[in-house]
Amino acid sequence: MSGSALLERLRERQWRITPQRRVIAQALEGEHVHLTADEVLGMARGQLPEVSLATVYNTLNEMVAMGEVQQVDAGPGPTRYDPNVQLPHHHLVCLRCGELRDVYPGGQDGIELPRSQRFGYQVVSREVLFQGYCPRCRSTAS
Amino acid sequence: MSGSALLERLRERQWRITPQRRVIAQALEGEHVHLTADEVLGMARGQLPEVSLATVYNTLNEMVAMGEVQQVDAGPGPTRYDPNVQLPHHHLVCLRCGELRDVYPGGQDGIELPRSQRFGYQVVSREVLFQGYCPRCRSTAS
DNA sequence: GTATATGCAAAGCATTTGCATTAAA
DNA sequence: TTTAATGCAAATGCTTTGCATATAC
Repeated sequence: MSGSALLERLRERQWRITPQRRVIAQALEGEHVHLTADEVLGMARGQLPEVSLATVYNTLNEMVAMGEVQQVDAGPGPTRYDPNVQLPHHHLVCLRCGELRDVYPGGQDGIELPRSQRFGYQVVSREVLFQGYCPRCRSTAS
Repeated sequence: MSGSALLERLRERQWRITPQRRVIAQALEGEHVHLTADEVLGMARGQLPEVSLATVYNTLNEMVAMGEVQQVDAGPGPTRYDPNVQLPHHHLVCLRCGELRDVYPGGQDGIELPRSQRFGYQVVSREVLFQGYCPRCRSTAS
């Protein structure tokens, strides 16, 4: 793992770095990170109390538009943000508690849509979401 | 294709059939149907003007809970509802206009998560979403 | 007859937006 | 200095909920 991969990448893009953007990017550092906007706000405020939720949303949306962060909608509840865009991966979500994990497909990293099923679309990405029950939820009374 | 597959299935489940539920189920009949709650409301009102949006939502949620309708969240905008739960399939969405299609994976119908990547989860389903640009949007000035 | 569905209107969340202020480059 | 980001608060859009009334079985 690298010290500050996301922030580095943003710098390389000549992105204007403000204190707010820095703490937001730092909140997203790491692996298996899937925070909601509110959670990002909480972490960012730990470093910089005056950050606003609007700025968190604006910033996350820009990072998504740049392709540096991936938006993950896995069922009900707020969108989560995943900074792990370097390594292609899929997601595994618990239908009961919502816990979300990155998973790495075995072998050839996944599905290709046959030309006959593309209907003239130019396919640019794909998302795979596995749904199930995590160990904790499997063992807990329903 | 069958005349009224969804409604039949609901009857078989001993589901209480009201005029509202009937017209809502009828709105969802067919293939390549991916309506939003509002669109379902519009169609249902064509047959029964006094249907309410709350009932549409309640009814769709129940159908989803029964597994007779699949909820599809493909990007921004309202959730869409897909009655095609008999044949396993994936979705292909246009990132510009939102058009959504059913696609059928070739060969072995898709991805299996290797045990080493299941992390103790009991996997019950998976969703695959291909994203791209439809023919119309590809040829239109951005 | 009784349990359940409906409609309405209000509430709930997540997210976006307008605009005056502030700060980065 | 100039262009762009911020914070606030209000607005938006989708979805859910409470409750009195109506209805399927």
